[in-house]
Amino acid sequence: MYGAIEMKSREKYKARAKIIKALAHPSRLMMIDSLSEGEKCVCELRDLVGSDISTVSKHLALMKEAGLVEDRKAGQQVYYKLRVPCIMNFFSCIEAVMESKAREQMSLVDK
Amino acid sequence: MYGAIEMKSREKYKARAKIIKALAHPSRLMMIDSLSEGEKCVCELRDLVGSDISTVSKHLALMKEAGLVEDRKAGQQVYYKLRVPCIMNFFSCIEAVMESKAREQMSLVDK
DNA sequence: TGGCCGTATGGCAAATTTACCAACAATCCT
DNA sequence: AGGATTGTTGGTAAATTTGCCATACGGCCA
Repeated sequence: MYGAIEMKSREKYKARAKIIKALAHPSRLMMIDSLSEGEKCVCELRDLVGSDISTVSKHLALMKEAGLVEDRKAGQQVYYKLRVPCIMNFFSCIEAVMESKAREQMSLVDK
Repeated sequence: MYGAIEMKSREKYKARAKIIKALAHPSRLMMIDSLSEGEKCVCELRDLVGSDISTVSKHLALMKEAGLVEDRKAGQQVYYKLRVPCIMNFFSCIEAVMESKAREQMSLVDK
């Protein structure tokens, strides 16, 4: 019985990790930041990150698969938007980590 | 001038991505969850995740380098603890993404 | 209909990540 | 000092991720 619970727990963390991985790339973070302003078409996002459009498309597919974004086709274009706005709360904490790290570096210099 | 700003922005996202990557692994998420209860020694974390201790040590080194955790040596043991508690806020949003995704799946079935 | 435009997908090479084993370092205990 | 315990580091093979090219697909317009 314990094995089953253990397994379940491991699966839970794996599922969480998948979502976090979908955030863990500079281009994808850039796109998410941009999408927080509202939906954008693929070509706009390509201009933003400056990669090949096939690369951008794959980043978006990955985020969609993770549940971070959803898409909507309109004519020849595909628009993407954020699915769960709370994602944006991440960034303030990330900044806090960076500041905390910076202060640590400072204190090492001061010694 | 624009080039410099662009560069800076890219660096910023890269720095953020590094921190998020440090979270993006099932074992590391498991450890962070555990560390939210208080500091733990490496051997406790190894028992938790069930990997070789060298593997666990490397996961911890990576999280330390990212600024997520800090360590403290006491006798033969090394204790790790969370550096920035707000990390725990991540999880509620991650759950929200998972629920949102689940509801989407449901609605597809219903059709 | 034929051709263009905006995206997606298959394929592949390069880069990165991960996990284990071995070897080493530091601390404790006898 | 010698041995046991706890962690870290180097090395390496396997797995995963990334990015581009070429190609395919679907909608629009002449």
